[in-house]
Amino acid sequence: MADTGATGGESLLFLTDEQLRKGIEAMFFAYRGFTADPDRILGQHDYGRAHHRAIHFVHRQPGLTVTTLLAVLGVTKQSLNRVLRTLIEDGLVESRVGRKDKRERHLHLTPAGAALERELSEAQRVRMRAAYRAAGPQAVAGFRQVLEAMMDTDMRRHYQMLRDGA
Amino acid sequence: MADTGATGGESLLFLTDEQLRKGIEAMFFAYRGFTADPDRILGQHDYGRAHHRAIHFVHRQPGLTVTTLLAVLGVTKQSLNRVLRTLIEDGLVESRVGRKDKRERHLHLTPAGAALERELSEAQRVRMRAAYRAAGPQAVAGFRQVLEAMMDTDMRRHYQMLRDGA
DNA sequence: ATTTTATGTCAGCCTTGTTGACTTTCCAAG
DNA sequence: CTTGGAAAGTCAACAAGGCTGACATAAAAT
Repeated sequence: MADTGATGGESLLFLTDEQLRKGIEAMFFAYRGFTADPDRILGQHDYGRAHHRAIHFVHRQPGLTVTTLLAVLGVTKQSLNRVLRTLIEDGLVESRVGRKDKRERHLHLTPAGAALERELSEAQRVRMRAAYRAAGPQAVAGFRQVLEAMMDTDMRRHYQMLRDGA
Repeated sequence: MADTGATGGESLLFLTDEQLRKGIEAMFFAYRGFTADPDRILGQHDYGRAHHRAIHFVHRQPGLTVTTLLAVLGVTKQSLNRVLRTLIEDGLVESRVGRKDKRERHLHLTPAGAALERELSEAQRVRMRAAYRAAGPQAVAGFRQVLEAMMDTDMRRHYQMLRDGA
């Protein structure tokens, strides 16, 4: 039981290994809840989590290129391509040749893709909304602060870009 | 920018779809950071994330039974067994027949297992500590509140049991 | 004209999840 | 004491979604 190793009045008890451990376990269990609802819906449509991620970011940034999506998702092009191909074949995503640079493919959701996106994100928002409401605005602000500080620098760049409006 | 501090007037601006979306994306990007450091270490040892999870909870609750671990991890017994078997073969985990109920196997880390656990958890703590420090104690409290509210009921039970001391 | 970039594709491999079937051991209730 | 069910383990087969490496094409940039 350490006492307040205070630096400048700040109690540092929240930095004990014990506190950190609780945060680590909270992340583990919460992430499961976070993905549970979309996963159920995806299962019905014969898709997986990877499809969800692609759909999410195409929705968020309509017209983004494959390279950009690759960077945001942090997977290999072969991995993404497998997912993207099925989404295009199934008519959920449209791939348009770039006007300025014809090598680029700009990705958009079709109406069907947008419909699935809404279904997935609404399910996720329902849980998120309940959690936010239960915890309150102050807690939510802290939640976002800690998560942001936890990101890798590259990922934080992408996050902030989307956060502040693409 | 909205004033989020209200408690009596209760500004509900933090529950907008926009705010929820930011939280969702924060979870996605942060979880990647959360697992990045252990993943690197696991790769060197020829293990995966599943091994990490098993090691973590065996460390947390020494002597827990396979059934309990199964419930905490939320995977099938076949899936867990594959991982557990390699850990036992490699001498990181020990499986002891229950004294009271001889059907049960009680799991413990060997010294080698405990060493890997420390390596993994210390890496994870370093990042967590930095994030906590950057965000401050209030933010950390909020972080934990929101995560807890996000869990499925079953998982919250496990979380709280560990949180309050097994 | 040459090099580089963006994209896509084939092939193969690994981890980690799943279902289903079946066995052994052992506790506990009838 | 018998029997039903629980705890654990195993085999087989399959799928999602990561990965590497090699290679091809079109178009931009130098």
